[in-house]
Amino acid sequence: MTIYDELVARGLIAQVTDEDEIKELINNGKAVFYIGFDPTADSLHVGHFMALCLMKRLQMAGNKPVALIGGGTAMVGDPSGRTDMRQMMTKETIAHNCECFKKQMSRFIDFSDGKALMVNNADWLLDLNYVEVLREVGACFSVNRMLTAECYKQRMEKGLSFLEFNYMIMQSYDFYHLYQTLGCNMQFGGDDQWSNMLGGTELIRRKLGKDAYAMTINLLLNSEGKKMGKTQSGAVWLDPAKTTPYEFYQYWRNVADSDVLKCIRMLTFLPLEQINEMDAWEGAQLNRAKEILAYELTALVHGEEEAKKAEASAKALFGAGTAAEIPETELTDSDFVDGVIDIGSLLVKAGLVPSKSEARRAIEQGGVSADNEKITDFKTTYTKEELAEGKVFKRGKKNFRKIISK
RNA sequence: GGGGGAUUUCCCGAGCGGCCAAAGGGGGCAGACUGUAAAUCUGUUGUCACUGACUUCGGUGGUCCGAAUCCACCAUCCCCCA
Repeated sequence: MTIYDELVARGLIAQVTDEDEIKELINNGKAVFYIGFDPTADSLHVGHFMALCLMKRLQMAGNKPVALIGGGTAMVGDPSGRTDMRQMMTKETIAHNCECFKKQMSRFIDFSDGKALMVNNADWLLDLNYVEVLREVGACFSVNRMLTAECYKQRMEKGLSFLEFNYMIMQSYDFYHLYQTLGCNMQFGGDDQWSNMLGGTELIRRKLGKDAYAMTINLLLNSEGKKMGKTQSGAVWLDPAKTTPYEFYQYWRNVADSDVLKCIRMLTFLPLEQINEMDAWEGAQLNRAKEILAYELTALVHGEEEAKKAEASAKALFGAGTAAEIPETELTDSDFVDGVIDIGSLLVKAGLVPSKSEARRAIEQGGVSADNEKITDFKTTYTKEELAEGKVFKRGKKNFRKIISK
């Protein structure tokens, strides 16, 4: 099976500019392609992970990936898929984020011996001369055309600043630049990047009279059509300090039935034959599929060892396993008042609830337990000795924390 | 530049000068049911010293016994005209 066919089979490909050409290029390892990542946070998240996987798959097929960090474009902000303007980031934040991205990426992609490259568009965008760009590049864009682009449409109602309007031009310029300097002939990106990417191929055609190609991958949407990788408390990060391996595991362990197979197919590196067998699974059997998904992804992102730990913890807490790794919170003397700590403060301290009021509600509704014994009284207190060995506190079914006093 | 409108709790969106911690919906959380799923039903959803108190309705001042509601100024956004 060719790499292109595999991408199709995994449901990754959304749109392509020229299918035959692209097949020819990537199946034969002749593509030098780039994917852009805007450093909008200090860690990559699940959305980026898809793109990284794609890079990896293509790299394994002999193509050369170029990871572009948008240190320059982040100064502008991509309006695609947003209904409001992005908050402007300071140069310092952007630089910091770029560094974080670099570190994380190098864990997934092999950058040794020039097998892959990493560039930062700040290096060429920041020194551009306004009037020169207008004359050289601006002349190639039609505002009328740009306005009909999907990514601007939803902003036509809420308002679009000139700053953001220029994002497409910046991104197009990137492609043009990479084409000339690195021979980069292809760009990949999320489906929401389609118009920005076409801007680049168009620019290359106009300025150089050459063909370059673009391909978008399907965004990871759940069955309700919402982007996956978001939780109530924000994105699911790849940085273990921001989303622990256990939380990461749980996120995938809890995906909806209707989304499991899609996720396995799009995100994991499991062979397609195996995935196709799972296709027939249904009902409670899907639970097994979720375990596989969660394990595979955690292993990819955090390593086998962390994945095993996360899996063991999950099994211990939800099933009847032995106590395994549970996130712990240590209490010190200052947490005890008159030798005791009340349950409300304890839960807040453990991070199981955001406030004491929440703690009270949770208890009143029967959602809190300590070592599997339901707590019914908000006035319950614990002494230092009682917690010396540690107790596992639970809020709801899925939130655990071991509390131990020093 | 001129004219008009808006700004409410996580989001949308009601809100008469006192009965407003503020309707309703969404979302979240908890409980029941389950498969750590979905659907459904129930409860809950500002904080704390919780039958009470305190802090919230873009910002700052003011009127009033009393303001999310009235006035002034400022800020931001939208619409129409240029």
